[in-house]
Amino acid sequence: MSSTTTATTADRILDIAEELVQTRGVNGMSYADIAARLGIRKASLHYHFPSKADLVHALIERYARRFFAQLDRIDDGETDAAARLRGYAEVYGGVLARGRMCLCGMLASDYATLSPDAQTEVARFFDKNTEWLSRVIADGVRDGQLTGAAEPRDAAETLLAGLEGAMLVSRPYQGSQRFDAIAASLLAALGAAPRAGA
Amino acid sequence: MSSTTTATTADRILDIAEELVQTRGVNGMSYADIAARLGIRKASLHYHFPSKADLVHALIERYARRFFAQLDRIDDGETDAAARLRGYAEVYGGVLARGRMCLCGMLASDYATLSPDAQTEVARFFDKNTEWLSRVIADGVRDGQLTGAAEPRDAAETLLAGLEGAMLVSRPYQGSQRFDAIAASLLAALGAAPRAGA
DNA sequence: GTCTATAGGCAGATAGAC
DNA sequence: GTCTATCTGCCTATAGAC
Repeated sequence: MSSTTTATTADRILDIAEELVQTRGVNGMSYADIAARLGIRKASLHYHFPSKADLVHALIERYARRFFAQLDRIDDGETDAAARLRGYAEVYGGVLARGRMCLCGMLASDYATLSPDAQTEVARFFDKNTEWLSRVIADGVRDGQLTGAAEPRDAAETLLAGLEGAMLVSRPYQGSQRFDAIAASLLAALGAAPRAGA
Repeated sequence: MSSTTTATTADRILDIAEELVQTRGVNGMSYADIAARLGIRKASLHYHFPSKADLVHALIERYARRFFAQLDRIDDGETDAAARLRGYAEVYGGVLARGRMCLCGMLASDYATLSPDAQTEVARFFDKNTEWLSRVIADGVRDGQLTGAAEPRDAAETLLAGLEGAMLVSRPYQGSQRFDAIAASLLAALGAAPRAGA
């Protein structure tokens, strides 16, 4: 599936910065943290990302690109609306399972301290999520498979908020039982409930 | 309702720090910010709250005390489970209407950077919320007023996560239409839907 | 591309005068 | 209680050698 090409330094910086932002927030992450973990000097980081704003911008761009690529893959692999919603929830679950918060959820909490550009990019991430979910839910309602009484758009915003909030409130607890239970409830409200054991 | 007693300096520090944490996060708030807004020097703040950990501790303690006092007032004023849940959602809506995130929701995102004590206090805030909601939902189910198919505890965690997430994802947008629509959907899923126009 | 060295500012925190 | 003055450390960022 993926080649064994060695990651570039820029990629490795992004990997570390991403983990730090997802666990500590933008204002809890520093060039010093990254440099220490990567084993190079702070100054060298500025060669790849001159300013912290540049780094955050690259972080959002890469995260969004990969995230929406996953949604494309869900669209390709599944026609069933309920299964696609379950796949969506599993993307979030996978992030939490690695001990992280959604990057853009984290940035939403740091919103007031972001550059105007980054603010726009975070809002756009949520907008595109809502659009994808609205489309899937509308498909399911048309088929008669989903039973949400609400407008697809309201249902989409509710699912997005519920999953972001589930990640947030699950942070103080170990494991993902809490998240899984909430995700199951949210999906059940749309008539997309997973099997009892899953 | 309230006396006109002048607020103490400690209270005014907490007021400003609370707003800063709710809008910028713990790591986006500094003693310098507070001092500038209050019109005193940084050093004077340390007389009231020797360390930042002390300040954060006091912030959580006061916020939780006031928050649960509001829930007590809801219990006193309403016996109707659906109305109590709507009252709960309105508490969150009131916070967002002032342009803020729930203090403990914000601290949940900064969780990894908090002192062990503060971590415990944030977790306890969520636990007590879940207990209150579980109790109200169980009451409503017993009465036959609420129609949640799920366990009261799952429904409680889902509502809590949904409202916290709704505040989070609403931050990039002005106004509270988004939050209100999500809150209405979450309540509707429990059979506690507000009137269409409210 | 990575290094050393350093700038300039802000962080939380303390001592001691008033 | 609030002040001035100061400390130490960390922050982002730059200059210039290698």
